[in-house]
Amino acid sequence: MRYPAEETAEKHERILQEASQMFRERGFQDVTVAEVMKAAELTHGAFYSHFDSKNALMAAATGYAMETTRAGLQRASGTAKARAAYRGHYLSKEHRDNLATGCPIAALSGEIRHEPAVKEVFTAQLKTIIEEMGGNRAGALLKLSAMVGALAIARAVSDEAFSQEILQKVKKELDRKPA
Amino acid sequence: MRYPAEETAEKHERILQEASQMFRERGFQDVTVAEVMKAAELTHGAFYSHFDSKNALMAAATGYAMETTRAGLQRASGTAKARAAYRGHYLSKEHRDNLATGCPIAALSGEIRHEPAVKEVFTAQLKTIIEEMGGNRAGALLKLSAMVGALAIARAVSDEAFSQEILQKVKKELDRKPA
DNA sequence: TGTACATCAGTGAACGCGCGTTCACTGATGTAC
DNA sequence: TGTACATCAGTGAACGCGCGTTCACTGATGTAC
Repeated sequence: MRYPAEETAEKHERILQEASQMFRERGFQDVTVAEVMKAAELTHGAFYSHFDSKNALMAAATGYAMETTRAGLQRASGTAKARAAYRGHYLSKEHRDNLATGCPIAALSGEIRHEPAVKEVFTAQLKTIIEEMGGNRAGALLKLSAMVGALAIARAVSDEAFSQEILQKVKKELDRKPA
Repeated sequence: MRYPAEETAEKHERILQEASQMFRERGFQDVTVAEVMKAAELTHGAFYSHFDSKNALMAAATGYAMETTRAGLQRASGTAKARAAYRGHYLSKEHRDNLATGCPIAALSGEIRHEPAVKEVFTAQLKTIIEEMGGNRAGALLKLSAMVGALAIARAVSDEAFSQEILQKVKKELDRKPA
């Protein structure tokens, strides 16, 4: 049956949000279309009324997650103090253990490289993020790389003490650096 | 039929090496057991005479790749000049475009985090690598994180100029830093 | 040293399952007149 | 304003394909006597 346009838009948003969280948590490949639709409280058949393919959802959900992250980062980049606090959270145990709402760069870059359509969306958003970080561009790229790398490695390590050491020491080194 | 022990060991090694390259190039999930066995010039049925499961191969192949990388890194860490050259290659276009024989940390950390058995092998080898990098441990972790992060991001970006900018600027920043 | 037998890596067909996608059908909404 | 019809998001069964794994069988190697 036909549904009100507003309801349809809400469902579309719900699919996007659930997908963006599930993909970050478990990766593109582990998450099935049916699971996403179930999380959005719909049946899997309706998926193709919202997206052309799973691949299209991957691109859209990545854009959604990157946009959320970009907005959060911009909000937290007013003062040097706020930027340091952001780094502190980024390299925390909490962020390490909460993939679903965490940084999509650290969670997804390994899979994004295999998906041309997703790369496009990702690249556009990443450029904006780098520009908004402002100041010295080389310094911004170093910090971003170190934060993303440290988080990804800390998550791949099975030894809790070693994992925390990585986060803490990289944070300390970044705090020591000049702007 | 029964085969000479030496031949069997050679085949085992061939499977490991092909798998370690294919996994780095395309990820654990995209590569099938049958493809690996074909690359090793065997049929897929024989796989289970060498490994218990695909998961066991993932762990063994990751260990193999990490060990190769560790050995290469140690060979290139004699002098400050040698270490800078290693960083130069690590953050080069060539390394970015040659996944198969490149750094398994950058290529696989995103998938390793989902695989407990692989995490174990990875963690043990990574600890050794950090120890062998010597010197200031916090500094070593920062450099490693920045290199891994920059490479992963450069690979996920679809804009060639932007990708090269990431590699070059992070390299420059790391070269500027004190030991 | 020669003979009989056990071993086991390898082959290729087959199994079972899951997943992306399709499809016939439904029925409330929105549109045309 | 009321009536007839077209639209289209949603449902759930079904399709088709691929992949990890299993299995009966082969036959040269290695071992026991």
